[in-house]
Amino acid sequence: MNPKATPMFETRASGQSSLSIVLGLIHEHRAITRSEICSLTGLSRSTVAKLVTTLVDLGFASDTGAEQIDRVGRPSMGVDASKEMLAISVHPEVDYLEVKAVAFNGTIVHSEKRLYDEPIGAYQAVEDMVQVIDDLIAELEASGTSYRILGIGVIVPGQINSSTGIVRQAPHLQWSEFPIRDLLTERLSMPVFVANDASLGCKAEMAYGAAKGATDVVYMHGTSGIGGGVFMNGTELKGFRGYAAELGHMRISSGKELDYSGIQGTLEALVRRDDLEAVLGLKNVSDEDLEIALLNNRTPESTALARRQLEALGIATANLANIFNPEVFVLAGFLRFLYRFDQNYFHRVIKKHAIPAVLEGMQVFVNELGTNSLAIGASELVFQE
Amino acid sequence: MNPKATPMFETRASGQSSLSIVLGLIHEHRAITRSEICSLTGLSRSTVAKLVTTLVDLGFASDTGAEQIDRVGRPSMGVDASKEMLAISVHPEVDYLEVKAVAFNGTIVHSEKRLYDEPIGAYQAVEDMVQVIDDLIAELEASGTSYRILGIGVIVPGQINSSTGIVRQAPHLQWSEFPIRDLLTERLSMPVFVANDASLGCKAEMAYGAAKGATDVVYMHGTSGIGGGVFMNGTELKGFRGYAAELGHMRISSGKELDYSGIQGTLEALVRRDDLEAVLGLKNVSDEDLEIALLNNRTPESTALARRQLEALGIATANLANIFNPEVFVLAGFLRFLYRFDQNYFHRVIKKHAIPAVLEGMQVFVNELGTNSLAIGASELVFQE
DNA sequence: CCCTTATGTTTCCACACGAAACAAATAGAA
DNA sequence: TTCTATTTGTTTCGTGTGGAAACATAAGGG
Repeated sequence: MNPKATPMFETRASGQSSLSIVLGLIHEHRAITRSEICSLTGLSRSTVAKLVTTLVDLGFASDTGAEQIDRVGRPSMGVDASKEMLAISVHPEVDYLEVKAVAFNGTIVHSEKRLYDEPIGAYQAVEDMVQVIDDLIAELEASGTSYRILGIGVIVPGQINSSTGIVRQAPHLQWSEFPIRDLLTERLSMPVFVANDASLGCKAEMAYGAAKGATDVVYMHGTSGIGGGVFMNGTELKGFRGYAAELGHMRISSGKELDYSGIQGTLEALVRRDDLEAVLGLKNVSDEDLEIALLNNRTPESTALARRQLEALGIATANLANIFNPEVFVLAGFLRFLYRFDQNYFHRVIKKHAIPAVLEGMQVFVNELGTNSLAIGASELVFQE
Repeated sequence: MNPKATPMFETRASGQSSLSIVLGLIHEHRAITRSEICSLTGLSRSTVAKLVTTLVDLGFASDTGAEQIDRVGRPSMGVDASKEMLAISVHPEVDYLEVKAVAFNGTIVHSEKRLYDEPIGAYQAVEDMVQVIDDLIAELEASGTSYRILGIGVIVPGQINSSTGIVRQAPHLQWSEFPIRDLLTERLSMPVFVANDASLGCKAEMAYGAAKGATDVVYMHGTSGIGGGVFMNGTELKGFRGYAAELGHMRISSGKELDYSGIQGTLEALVRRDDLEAVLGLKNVSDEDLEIALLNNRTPESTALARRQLEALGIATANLANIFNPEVFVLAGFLRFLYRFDQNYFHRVIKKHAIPAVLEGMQVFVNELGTNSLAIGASELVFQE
């Protein structure tokens, strides 16, 4: 008999088996041929054949006929990612709750948004989530297609411990110490995964957006505050308790401006969406409208403000470049058009404050994915079982 | 036939095989029993037996007799890490060159230091390294013990691309764009590994020092400048080109003080060893002497300066805590006694500037390992083949 | 002197993957 | 049209890693 104790690490530490690597390729490409899998993974044709058939048997993929008819040689057989394996993304925000069903091949099968007039509490939000998801499941079952739901991915706009699934603090929702994962798991009897919104946005941009193919990415998302996501060497920076990448709270100035957490001179205190709206005489407008107003109605006041904010953002970016030496820097939310307001100035600030070595080959992009970015990130969370 | 192409990732992505996991355990514990290996890895007794015998055959370990005779049951057989497998660490500095031979069981077998009156160039340094190492090899061969040298680990006080082995910039040595790894590999026909000094110090503290057992560690080393090393989830933060963790260049103030790279308001510009020496009326003293002077001869001026520096260090630490959410923070070099000068004040500053969540469970330590810390880190580099 | 307990040892066995030989499906040349 | 080169799918077999189970061995305790 074998004691088995509690192993420090898995024997097959493999990170991932060949099976899941192939599954990941199918998921990433949506449609791929067997021979492409061979060359991408280095696995032999015999192995790939076995793996693909087991994946088809499991329902994650479907065999398609022969593909491309332009090259010499026997045409390779195609494999499609399943349209029936689903992940459900759940996104609670201050004034709405959005639920989407994302298929394994990336298509959004269903999307639903419930609006709120006034903020609802955490427990009421869970009630609503369960109700919307139950309705969704019923609807999917009635649709005739034999969908299978693999799990739920919850997008939380706040600090979250991803291993315990407890929301530590979500300032805008006014949730704190809320064990959302356990509550949802209990009510839905389904695997539930929870993550920070910026982290999921970063994940999605890396899989299908601006940072596609990059392994070392720093992502900053500006909504009311500034959230961050960091992936290094392809894996997410989570930190000890899962609260890493709070980039908005970096202190870069000796000034006395306070941010939402009452801390002085931080990035979040210096780069504020509210201030941009105010200088343009706007209030509570959408990102699209604010972008148009900022870029087209340039006044001396708005230019001065945008410059000040760009300088702060540039200093923060330079700091992060020195710290992470990323390959790609992604700016999302209102940072997207703040950057576009004067890219050259932003790059000049970075060049002034960063070490030359870390800027070599570093690229700055704005986010490419639109409204479905977070839902796709949340589905990735589920599909990475 | 199999195309083989260029695989994106290794088939056996396994990170590491069971064999190297067991090897790592033997290395880490210096002496361990077979049954301990079983419970730590979760491997079966039969497998452990096979792996250990192959490691003994390869010369990495030696079987010792039965151990401990106090518990019921058949006593487990011990395994010792080899005393004959060596890594050679090479440490070029402004005024010296230090070469040590570190055995697989962690003992320093040989140590040699060559002093310089004036800085020597990069090429001359390589000449000296080759000469010292050749002498060392001859001496080891003459010693009778059948040593085997596995490789060279070079400790570079500067920015280094660890994948290409090129020193990008070493300000104090005044090296730049210097392909030290290739030059040494050619001259010594042995595997050569190169890494930043702070990164190696961090590695050593994690293996045997203050951060033992921790997986998420931020390390800051103060010499003339401030270098950094970061490990997240047990793996080093290297970044895209390998220049990550330049923590000393983080800008935290709007002030105009310049650091060694001519950047304003950075940590390195605000926390300076030179200034501490100056306020105490000293110049070019050792760390030990400076520590004694600082802690024992407190004047109003030295207290004010130390406080100012501690505040800057605290802000930087808080920023890094927000960014990384580390488990352990290690302060080395002169930061060690700057911290000891007024720990409470330092912790107050951190508490003021960091998010409460990231401070939960975070510990601040000073380095534990002394003079051999870097050599041990460099040997780890070699032994992780 | 047996019994219990913890370990080492040996003999299979399962599984993942690769190599090689063969079959099949294409484009282009004869 | 037929043949050839090329590429891929398929099948068979071998190898290496690791585990389960049965057995052997060395302690302590009654």
